[in-house]
Amino acid sequence: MSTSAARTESAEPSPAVEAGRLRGELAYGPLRQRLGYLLRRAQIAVFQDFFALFEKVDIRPAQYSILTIVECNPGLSQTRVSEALAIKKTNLVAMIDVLEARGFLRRAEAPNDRRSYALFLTEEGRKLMGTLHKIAAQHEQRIIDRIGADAYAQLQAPLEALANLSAGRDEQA
Amino acid sequence: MSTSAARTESAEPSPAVEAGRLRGELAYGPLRQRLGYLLRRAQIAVFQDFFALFEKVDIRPAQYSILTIVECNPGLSQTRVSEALAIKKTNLVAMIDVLEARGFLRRAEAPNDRRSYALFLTEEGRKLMGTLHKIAAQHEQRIIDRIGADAYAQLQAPLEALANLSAGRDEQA
DNA sequence: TATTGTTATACTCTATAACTATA
DNA sequence: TATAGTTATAGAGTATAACAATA
Repeated sequence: MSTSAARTESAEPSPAVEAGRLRGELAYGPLRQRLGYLLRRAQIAVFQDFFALFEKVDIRPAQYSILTIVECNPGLSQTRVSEALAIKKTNLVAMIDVLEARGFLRRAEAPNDRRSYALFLTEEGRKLMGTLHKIAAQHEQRIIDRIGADAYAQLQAPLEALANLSAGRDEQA
Repeated sequence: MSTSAARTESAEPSPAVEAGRLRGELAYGPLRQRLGYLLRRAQIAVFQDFFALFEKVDIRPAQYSILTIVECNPGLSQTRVSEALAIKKTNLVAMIDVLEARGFLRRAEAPNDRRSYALFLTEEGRKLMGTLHKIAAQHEQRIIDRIGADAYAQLQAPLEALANLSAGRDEQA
């Protein structure tokens, strides 16, 4: 009732947690098991490794995904890229600007629609992608080495299932 | 050589992908299998559901985590909260301000250190936590219902392993 | 009328430097 | 000297409204 504040219906004070608290550790309550919390922390850790490896080429995750999607689908329009990556087309403009200014891709005229651009990698962009895919593979391997191949393999299917939950819902138009 | 742009060492053009392209679908190259990309999309999907459920109480993920950690560790200082949740203490200030202004927690004097605060939930804050934990459980159950209990169970251990990769490295002081 | 790319804008999150008051 | 909380500030990421050119 008036003890201090820690009591709720669904939070388990649990012997283990109490022991931790006595040793000066923190109690996280239901937090540690929550999927959203786990996903956030896992993503931060993985992105930290990504940043560390891609720092020397000055490429960020979003830039790598844009370049890859254009590499695999030459001539794509900005709107289609924005839909594919769930980036708002309005936010994509500046990102494309940067990649174009750095000489990795170019906005070419679209053959049948004078409103839109057809995006292509430049020669320099294609050369860059060779490097980027190598770094990405290295990044992936480092994760596998650290959490184990079985843990890594176990992640793929459930994460895809989660990702597909919002698959049809974000028409990024 | 001069075909178009899609060829790289690690990207597999693969029959399935080519077939997809012919049907007007997009090729994602190595992207779809990358852990970082999967994590990001999974996290977006899960957070979308979180937002949908917590909208009526106007609570965001970070706010829920702060309130929970204070609930489970009454009297915690801001620095300790920031370390526990990997939020920079400098960014935590405004978040605590909001939660205090909304009447969910209070900055009390720390008994042995006049520089720091001891954080406690208010009566209203404790009442709110009952609601929040119920919504959180509902949120969790919805995810389980949609991806299956086995897929959900499979995620826990590997995600924790990933999260722990940066465990010791972010002293958020 | 609808769509493509665009600008302007705003809000959140994150990150760094520098201050104050205590320790 | 070091630490707790704070301010100011800047950069990403993300969101909406509105516009010109074109379909």
